[in-house]
Amino acid sequence: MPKKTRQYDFSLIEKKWQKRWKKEKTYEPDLKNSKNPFYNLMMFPYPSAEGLHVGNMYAFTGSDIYGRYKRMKGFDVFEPVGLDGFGIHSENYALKIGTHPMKQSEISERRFYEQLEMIGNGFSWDERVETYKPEYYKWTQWLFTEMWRQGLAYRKKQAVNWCPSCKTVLADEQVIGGKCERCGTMVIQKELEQWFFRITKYAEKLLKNLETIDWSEKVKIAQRNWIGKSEGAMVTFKIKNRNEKLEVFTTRPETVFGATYMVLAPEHPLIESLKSEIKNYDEVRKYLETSKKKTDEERDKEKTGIRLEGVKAINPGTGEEIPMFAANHVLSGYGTGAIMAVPAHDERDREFAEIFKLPIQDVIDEKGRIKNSGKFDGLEAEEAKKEIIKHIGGKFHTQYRLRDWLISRQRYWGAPIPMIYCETCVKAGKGERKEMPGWYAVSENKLPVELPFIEEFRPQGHDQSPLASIESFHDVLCPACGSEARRETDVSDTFLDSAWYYIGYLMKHENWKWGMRDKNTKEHIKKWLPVEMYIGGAEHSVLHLFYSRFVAMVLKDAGVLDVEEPFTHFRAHGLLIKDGAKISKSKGNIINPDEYIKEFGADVFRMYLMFLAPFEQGGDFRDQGILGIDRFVKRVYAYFLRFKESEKKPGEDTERLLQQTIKKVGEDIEALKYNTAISQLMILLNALESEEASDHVLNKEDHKKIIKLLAPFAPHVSEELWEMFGEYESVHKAKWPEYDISLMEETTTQIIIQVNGKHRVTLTLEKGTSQKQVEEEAKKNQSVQKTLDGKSLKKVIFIKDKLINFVIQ
RNA sequence: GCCCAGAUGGCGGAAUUGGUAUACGCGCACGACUCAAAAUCGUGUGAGGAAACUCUUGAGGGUUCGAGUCCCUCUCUGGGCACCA
Repeated sequence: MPKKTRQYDFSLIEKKWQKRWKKEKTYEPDLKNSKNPFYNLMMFPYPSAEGLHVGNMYAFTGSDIYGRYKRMKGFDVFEPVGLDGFGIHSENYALKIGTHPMKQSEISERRFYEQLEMIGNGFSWDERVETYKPEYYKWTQWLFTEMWRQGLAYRKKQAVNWCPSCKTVLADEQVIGGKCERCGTMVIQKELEQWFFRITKYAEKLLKNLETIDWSEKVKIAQRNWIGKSEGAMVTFKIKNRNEKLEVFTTRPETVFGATYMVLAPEHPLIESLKSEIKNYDEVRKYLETSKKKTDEERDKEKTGIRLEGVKAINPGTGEEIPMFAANHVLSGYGTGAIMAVPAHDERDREFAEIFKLPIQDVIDEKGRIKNSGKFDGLEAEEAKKEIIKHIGGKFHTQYRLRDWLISRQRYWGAPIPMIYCETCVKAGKGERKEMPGWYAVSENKLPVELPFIEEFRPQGHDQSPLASIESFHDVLCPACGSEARRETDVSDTFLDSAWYYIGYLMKHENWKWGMRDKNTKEHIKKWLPVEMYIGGAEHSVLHLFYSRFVAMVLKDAGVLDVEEPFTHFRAHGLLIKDGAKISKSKGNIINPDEYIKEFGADVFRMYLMFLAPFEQGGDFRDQGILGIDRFVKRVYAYFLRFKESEKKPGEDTERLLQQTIKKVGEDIEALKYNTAISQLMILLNALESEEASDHVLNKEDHKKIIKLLAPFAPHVSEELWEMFGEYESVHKAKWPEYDISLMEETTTQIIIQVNGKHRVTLTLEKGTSQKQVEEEAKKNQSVQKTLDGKSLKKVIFIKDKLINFVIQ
């Protein structure tokens, strides 16, 4: 790390102001009576690693600058923070260092809040929440029971993702490229009964509402792709000599005459029911068994499959008998788990057909018209779609790629799923929901179901949470019949904790006195939601940001929220890079924010992070670069220290530059272009320093404006300067300066003189100079004269106050 | 394979509607201060050329009076999805 270049005592100044802000509750808005609320949210960190990551600080600083700016623009900014401390990530960390998660959470909490204080953000401290506190997870559990009540939580046995290292199931969204989102281990498939949330019910709304919210486009695209809507048709194929049918989903029903074979996923139930018909069943079974064991990656390589000898399907278009196959490239979880294969018009079907030497029937000509399809020949594809579906008795169908959210985890460190299962009720056919006899949700007045302290908290690996071996936890009485019953022992996915934390902050304000449905909570919700600006990482595109939208929609339907979309604006910040790689421990390029803050101060460090590149792009962290900001802050401080009121008048240029700076800094903050806002402040300082030697100087009021412009970026030093300028109320509550257009206007303008589009000279002329005069002036110039000399002038392009271009032969 | 973002000096990056390419900062060089160094301050800094001037925004083509910016083709880098029928 480079060494700082200055002796001004930032540590004293920073501590002084952090203490005073906290004491005076500078950043606590009046949640109840606010007239102009602005909810400025940042993604709360999970305290798993050794401390606050520089990536956290990067994100938080960017969000804080925006919040501070909005506060100065007159909004009551609510900028809360908390800890997302429940879940596998924190538990894995506790396991690694050999501390109990309950103990570790206390240690991490202290450490994180200390660090969060040091970075100098305008946090609303009073409302901080921790997801692992019973008063918080009471409402995580309540949310689960609400899902249950709305018929959105259900249990189902199916092949699910299982991480062998974390020893738990995972949701589809938490499998990144076939690997566990937390530990990077290859995920395998296991057939298990698990709890799911019916997020697919909201698929269309989740998709459609994307058009109504202002989010970083790449996040919207990721969500759109994840939902994966396709329009097509369901088509039924009869099985020859059997009563059975096979339904398939296709996006191209018009090609049904070209379907020359069928393929079933290995898990498809029809294979089992056709068992007696399939002549090579032993062989088939062997194929199914090996393919089920294979991981997705192994399945990837080459197309394999096996013919179901002796069974045939009937093509509903041609009436022809076509062969059937089982193959693992057909996924059981999408559509009906079976396809009609049209090798002439689908690349994958062709590849498979070539391996198995199957016929290829072309049904669309070069002009996109139907052929070889009987009476439909000659129709355009779109029209044929309708006609053919009608003819074969299919029906239009919209299919989504999205699958339900697998919510249970076989781990310890999470919110216990608040459900009870009663065998006695099952026998009697009783239960809260008909389709799930024996299951009861824990009622609100019995929440939270507290997570007990247990010594043996390690994941067990036999498909059950460690809580399954704690009798005192799982032995309960049935809430309906009073017989001995069993509590659910799985915990819920961490992403459920974080899906509603922005409401948690509002509830914490009243110290959890009021429930989610209480009218006092509702008032806060009504006043403060939706979140006006949410800044965070794009890696949460189809995780937290997706789940949160779903949960908000459910809460809207439950009458808790008035809005469907919790975050009207979301901006994804970029990634910090160092030495050409993403910052990570394995790359050995870790940046410890504490060390930099200790050496340079929070103001300098946060300003450097914002200066190195556009915030939404992310940037390249270079140690040496911080010296530039270090010098700048030092020069600012020294300059203001030197300032004395005097009779001197400001220079016109400097006055204009100040107005331009006010305009640019404000606009750049709005656009999150903090790097160019900072450059502009540097340009201004450079000008001010050169003016010191002249007879001109800006007055005190103008200097105060400059302190305000600096305040969002360097909150401590600007507060100190503000006080030095005789102010008592915090600069962060001062009114953002306005710029005066009349002071920005110049009487002269720079006119670019081009010949054939090539820049020759620049002339400074009066604004509004006519084309004729500009031409004359330009022709006086030697360089221009020389190039024009002896050539015939073809054309002159003139743009007033800007440019003249002589086009010559 | 598909989708998204990007490629500009030695480096991080600027550049409104298509109109002075390289703002701001780092680094470097020289100078001042100093016994000296660091820090600080000043000057310079895209390439070639003595200069006039020429060339220069990943490569190639196009549109235009004029292209870093618009269009087409390609290369590379980063990120996401990945047999989704």
